[in-house]
Amino acid sequence: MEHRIDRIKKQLHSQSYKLTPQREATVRVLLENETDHLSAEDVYLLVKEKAPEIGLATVYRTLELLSELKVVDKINFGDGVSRYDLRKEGAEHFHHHLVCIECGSVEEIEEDLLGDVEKIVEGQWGFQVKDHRLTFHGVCRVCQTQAVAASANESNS
Amino acid sequence: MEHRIDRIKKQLHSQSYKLTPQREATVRVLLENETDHLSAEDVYLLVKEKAPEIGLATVYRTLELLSELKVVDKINFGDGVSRYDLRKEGAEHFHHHLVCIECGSVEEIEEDLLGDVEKIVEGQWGFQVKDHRLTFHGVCRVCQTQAVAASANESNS
DNA sequence: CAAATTGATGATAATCATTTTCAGATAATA
DNA sequence: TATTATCTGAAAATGATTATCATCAATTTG
Repeated sequence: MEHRIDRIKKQLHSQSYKLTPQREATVRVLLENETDHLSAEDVYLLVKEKAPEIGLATVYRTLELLSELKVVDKINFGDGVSRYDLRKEGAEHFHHHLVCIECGSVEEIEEDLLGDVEKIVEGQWGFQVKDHRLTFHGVCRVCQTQAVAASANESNS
Repeated sequence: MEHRIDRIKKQLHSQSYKLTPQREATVRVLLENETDHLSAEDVYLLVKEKAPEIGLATVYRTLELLSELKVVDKINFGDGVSRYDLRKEGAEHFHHHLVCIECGSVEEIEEDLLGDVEKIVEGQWGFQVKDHRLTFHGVCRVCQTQAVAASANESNS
């Protein structure tokens, strides 16, 4: 963890930004909740526990900055809020989401699903791919079993 | 075009919704601007040309309704606005976007890039895929050639 | 070291997209 | 026709995000 903070610190310095206490606190919250797809509000409330004097605007500014530095991905699942995910190191292209249309859960998968597909896009459309966003919408395992249980109940009644 | 409006009309009726004049005007705008990724505001302004009395709230309500009926896709490119794309018939799973990080242009491609990938997701994660959203971020053909031209200029000076 | 500059912060106000409210229209049904 | 449900426009309300601004801290300059 300290290692990753150090790296982010260097990345900030290289663009003459500083890792202020507020920024560090924000990054720590992101590191401690890596799989949670936090909104700015979420991050704000969590940071406040450790650093109560921080302002919401600072959290927004920090998240925006980290997003520009490609330290976090700013993503959007269609509810009205942006969510911020710390990028896994070296996993820029293996980060996809499974959004359940029943319960709204979001599972994250790390897998190179699109290596070949990107080559096709580059070849066929001459579009130089730097990044992609892939989200599947469907029914998660839990909701599938619940649906089975529900229909079983129905036929009993 | 009339054919597609008829189909949407039937789809609405099957759920006891009506194709009111306002809704029809909205659908026509979407049909006439199929490749444009219009925001609600965009649609509103275009509809107003033909039906000046329409209200913005009605446009939002109509787009939301069409989105629930899967007639349009509500998509999000990360700027603060939702955009609405009429679904091509039978092309539910072949609709992807190439977003240029230089000029912001959005190209649409119709191609079944993910048939196999969906099977992998279903098999490996037990997630029942109903739909997906795939967006590539990178540099479009135009911006690539401009970048080449710019660096040529630089070495001349 | 003191003064001046710069960047960062917190509080608050402003903005902007979207939703909700509500009273009045419109169409469907009994 | 009376009744009911649906739909509408205008305006207000909401909620996320951004801008403003005075202050603070760190850094540079003299």
